[in-house]
This record gives sequence, C-alpha cells and structure tokens, in this order.
Amino acid sequence: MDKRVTIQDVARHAGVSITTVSRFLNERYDSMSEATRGRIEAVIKHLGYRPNALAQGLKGNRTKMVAAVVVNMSYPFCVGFMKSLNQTLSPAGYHLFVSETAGNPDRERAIVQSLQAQRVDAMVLQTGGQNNDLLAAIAIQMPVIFVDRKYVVPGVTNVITNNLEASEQLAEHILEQGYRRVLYVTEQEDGVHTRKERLQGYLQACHKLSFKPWVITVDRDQDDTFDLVVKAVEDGAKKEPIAVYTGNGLLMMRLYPDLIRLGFQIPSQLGLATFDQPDWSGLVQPSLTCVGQPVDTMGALTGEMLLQRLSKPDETASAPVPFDVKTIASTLVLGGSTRLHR
Amino acid sequence: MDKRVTIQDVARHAGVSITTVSRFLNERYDSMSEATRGRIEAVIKHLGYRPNALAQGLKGNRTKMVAAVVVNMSYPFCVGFMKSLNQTLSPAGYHLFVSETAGNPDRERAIVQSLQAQRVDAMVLQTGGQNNDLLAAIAIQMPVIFVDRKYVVPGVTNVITNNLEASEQLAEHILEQGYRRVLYVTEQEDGVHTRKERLQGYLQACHKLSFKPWVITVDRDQDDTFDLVVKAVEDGAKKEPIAVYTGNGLLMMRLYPDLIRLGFQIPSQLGLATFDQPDWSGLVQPSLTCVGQPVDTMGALTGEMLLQRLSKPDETASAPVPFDVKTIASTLVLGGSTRLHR
DNA sequence: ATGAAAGCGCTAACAG
DNA sequence: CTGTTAGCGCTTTCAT
Repeated sequence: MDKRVTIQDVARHAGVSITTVSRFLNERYDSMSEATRGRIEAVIKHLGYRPNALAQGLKGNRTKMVAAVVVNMSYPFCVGFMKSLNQTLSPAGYHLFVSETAGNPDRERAIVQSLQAQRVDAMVLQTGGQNNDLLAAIAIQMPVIFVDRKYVVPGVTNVITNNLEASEQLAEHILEQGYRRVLYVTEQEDGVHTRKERLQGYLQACHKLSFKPWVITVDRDQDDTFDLVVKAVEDGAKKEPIAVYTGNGLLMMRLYPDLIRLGFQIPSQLGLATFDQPDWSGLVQPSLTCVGQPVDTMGALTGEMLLQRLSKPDETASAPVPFDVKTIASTLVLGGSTRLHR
Repeated sequence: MDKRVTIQDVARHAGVSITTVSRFLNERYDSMSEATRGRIEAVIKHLGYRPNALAQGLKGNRTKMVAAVVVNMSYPFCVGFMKSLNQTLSPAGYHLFVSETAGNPDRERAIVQSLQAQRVDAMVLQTGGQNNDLLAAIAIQMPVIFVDRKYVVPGVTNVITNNLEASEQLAEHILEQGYRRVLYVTEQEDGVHTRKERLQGYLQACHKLSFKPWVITVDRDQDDTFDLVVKAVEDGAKKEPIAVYTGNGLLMMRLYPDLIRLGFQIPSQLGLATFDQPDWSGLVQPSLTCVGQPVDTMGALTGEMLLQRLSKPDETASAPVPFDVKTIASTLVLGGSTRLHR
C-alpha cells in the first residue's frame, strides 16, 4: 500500500498551513486569496487527494452514512424499497449501507450494534421486534425508522402499508366473483404484523360475506407443507370452483408451478391471487390478481423524513418524536386469474 | 442528541486508564487481572458503550467496509450477486456498502471517490470502463475487483461468465430445433463486453450453421424501438416458424407480453429464449429456455478473493496482481419455449 | 488572509 | 498488570 496523501501533504506542496487547506475543503473561499485557492486546488488535483472521511466524521460527528437493515436483500420488497430510498438519499450526499438479518434476532442485534459503532447517521430497519430495547436507546442518538413493521418504540417512526384493508379488499373481490371457497395460504405469524393483518383482512372478508374461513399455514423451508396445499386444492377444485390467495408473493411463486400442474382451468375452476405484486404477475396467462405495495413511495417517504431530521441537528433530542406511523395505501391489481364468469 | 459514551467514560467509571479499556476491547485479557476485566465488562454493558469505529479506523487504517458499485441494484444479476457477496463477507465482519451508478460515468466517478474518502477496505464494481485511470490508482491502495465487466486494468481482477460460449450454445440450440430464422434482440453495445460477446456468440452460431443473422437493437428507454421488434415478429412468424432470442432477461420481460399478444403458438410458430434466467422463466407456459448465470458462485468467489487479499496486509503493494480474469461457466436451461417438433 | 494549537476517540509503543 | 504519551487526519477557535 502506498502512503495515502493527507491534508499535510497538500499543505506542504502548496506552501500553506493545513488550516488553510481545511478552509479550502470546506469552501470558505472568502477568507482566502485567489492565488492560494488556485494553488491548493492544483495541488489537490495533482496529488489526487481525497479528504479522509473517517477523520472528518470523528471530528464533526456526521458520517453521511445511512444504514438499511432488511430481512433478505433479495426479496422484491426490499429491493424496490432500498432502490428508492437510495435514490432520495444519494443526491443529498448520503451513502446507503445494507445489511441483512435473515430474520435472526441475534444477528440483527449484532448488526445494529456494529452500525452504531460505525457511527451511521441514521438507521432504517425491517426489524423482527426483539431488539426494541436497543433500538429505543439508539433512537435517542439518531433518526430510526421501521419499515414494513409496526412496533411501538418511542422516537421511532413506522412506515407501513394498509395491509388489513388491502387484504380484506382483495379477499372480498375474490369471494364476490363466486368462488365457493377461498383458501388463504400464509406463514407462521411470528409477531410480524403484516402476516397478522393480511390474515385478519381475509378473515374479515369471510365474515362479512358469510364464508367459512379456510387457512393453511406453510413454512418456506419445508417443502412438504406446500404439498398439503396442493393436495387440498386438488381435492377441492375438482368439486367446485375455488380460489387460492397467498399472503405474499414468494408463496405464490413457490406454489404456482405446482398448482398449474394440477391442470385446472384458470380462472374458471381455480382462481389465483396473491398479496404483493411480483414482477411476473403480468407475464403469466391469465395475469395474476394481486396487491401492489407502493415500495417506491415508501422508500422516498422514508428518505425524505430522514433527510429532514438529519438537516436539523439535535432535533432528535429536543423534540423526540414520541411515536409515529405513516401508512401508505396499496393498490388492488385485478388480473384475469380471478375473473370467474358465473 | 445525548453525548455518546466514549472509552474515556468507561475508563473513568471503571477506575482504570483508557489503555486498559483499549486492551479489553482488543481482547488482550492475558495482561489484565480478572477483577479489572470483570469491572470493565460490567461498566461497558451498563453504559451501553460501543467503540467508535471511525476512531479505530483512523488509527488502524482498516474500516471493515467493502463497497459494491453496481449499475442498478434492482437488476436480478446485481441482487443475486450482492446477496451472495454479502453472505461471504459478513461472517468475516465486513460490511457491504452498496451504490448505484445508473450507468452514468460521472456518477460512477463521484461514487468511487467518495468511497475512497470513506476509506472502504475494498471495492467491487460493475463499471462502465470510463474511470479506469482512477480505478487503477485505487487498485494500488486496496483490492479492486470488476464483476460482469472485462477491462484490462493493472491490479484489478475480473470476475465474469463465459458469455460468448454460452450465447453461441443457446443460439445453436435454437437453430437446431428447426426454426427458419432466429431474431436476436440486443441493446446498444456501449463498450459493455457482455453485450458484445453475447451478440458474437449468436453470430458465430449463425455462421456455423449457415443461417443469415437477424439482429434488432432496442433501447429500453424508448418504447417504439420495441414496437419494431413486435412488428418484425408478427410479419415473420405468420410465414414460417421463427424464434426470438433476447440478449438479457430484462429485454425478454419487456417484450414477452407483447409477443404473447400476437397470438402465435409457442413454441411451434414462435420460439422464445433469453440470456439470463429470470425468476419467472419456470412459471410461464411453456417454460422459457434461457441461460442461467451463476451469480451465487460469482459473489462467493469475489468475496473469497477479497477476504484472502484483505487478510494479508500490504500484499497489494508487494505483489500487485498485474491482471487477472476469472471466468465462470453459465448453464443452458432448456425450456418448452423452444421445443419445436419438426 | 493565514497559522498555531487543541482536541475528536482510539491504539500502540514504551515505561514502570 | 497498568499507566503515560504520542499520534491517526481533520476541524475549529483564537491569534496575528
């Protein structure tokens, strides 16, 4: 490794003190002669000097880094959200730091502590909710936002979508089509409010339209749990038109080929719908009815809230947001997969 | 913002010097009494102290941060690659820093410089190739790896897949099925070797099997360029069985609905295939013939190479890798979309 | 218009 | 076993 060029080197080459170079770096040109300014500029370019952000951060207590902690960075939700968040943060000079927890609370804790040590300026997390004590303490030091998760933690803002209403709306739509039964496929709740509320939305729709709920819980790590769903659908659809509504896009992706293989006519014998809007929902035939979550809006909103709080220093301490929830509406996307003609 | 607790505070509360605390932090327990160790440990937990990584980095010159600079973080290739890279880096205590260039050279340059200032320990880039001067200079200071891009820059390792061979193989497969013509759809080359080599693979296959090449170049930002493709397919497929082979998965995703809408029988009247393996390739009917790039392997390999170089300090200067290319083989995935029965 | 000097929080000789 | 001291690269009063 060659020695990295420092402010010292620049000062020496330009024949000025490091203070003056520092002034130049911070664009305080008013207190500097044209000549000096030009000289420093030239030296910096010539030496390829870049101020050490670590040293700057150590002094100024701002690193221009924002951390996003998600469950799985390849989930469509996370991908879309991070991209949009990054797009609003980036122009303001903030860098995004991405980590994934894989849903492991200990791992999440370790990541958060590491991020804290890294002195990021803010954190955005899709948390599991088991480290709220730690996060509450951190929320005193910097802006913290929960995304896609709802937990009451003082000082933390939650950015979520209207899972319950959207799910109820979708379930109602399917039931109104005339399917005799609608199977709801979900995963173990595990304290994740999205799963709970989507299920609840389905249940409410059933209750409202006087249908008997039909729910199967699967585990994405266990293939045989999906076999049960396929079997249930096979038995059910041969008697009467039924529909399958999955609680998230990954479940439908996993289930889709198996369900198609059963050979039922979609949508006349078997209706299909899912929460989330997979990128392939418009590619299959018939297109898939689904609920599109506004990940772009969520990312942008989160980014803007962050920027605003970051712009007014010490706001965190002086006006600690007690607790706050921003709910953004999802969109029902009607596809051919539930268009049952009675 | 409340004052953040520092090593000073810990030392004071524990009644020892900061040196001793520092020793504790660096696990040099041998030179420390049981009592002291226990006391420090308790104080740290009580105060919720986290060593300031900035200060540590400023001193030790290692930040445990690795940067990944990609064109678009929502592209399937990038998503898969980053995830796998992160999974190999993370256990070693490295954090991943993600940025996107949107293919803009100036933006890429700005990002790289900022990353350099941030003192990341290494960089992985899907570069556009316009900043190779800067990157060559950086490669002297830290490990730099190009992914999915091939440029000769001293000290930089390239991790790529066998685009040419895989493309030729796929094109040959399609032609051998008996399609009378195969339309290759690509984007402006713009110095991106993957586009160039995939096209070349197609051309070689045509030459080898004595077919006349048929290529249309589209622009994903201009819808009308796709209209031309659709029109060409419509005119062609009504006369004889033809196939469409797109140079990447995004193009096929964009084109697919339009092509299906034409109403030709797939694969008997119209064959379909693409480079890349979209997650939906197995969901559509018939399933899509494609080329799967081993993004996981690429990410893991990249991560391992990085870790190895990072583990031996000053290796960079003493044994500057002159130039190096790692090529990983892709897999041809035969689907029903090109199964033409003559 | 410019510089000297005091840290920011931490590590690492070098003494005890 | 533990403390003293000198920086790492930069910003920021306070002088001049």
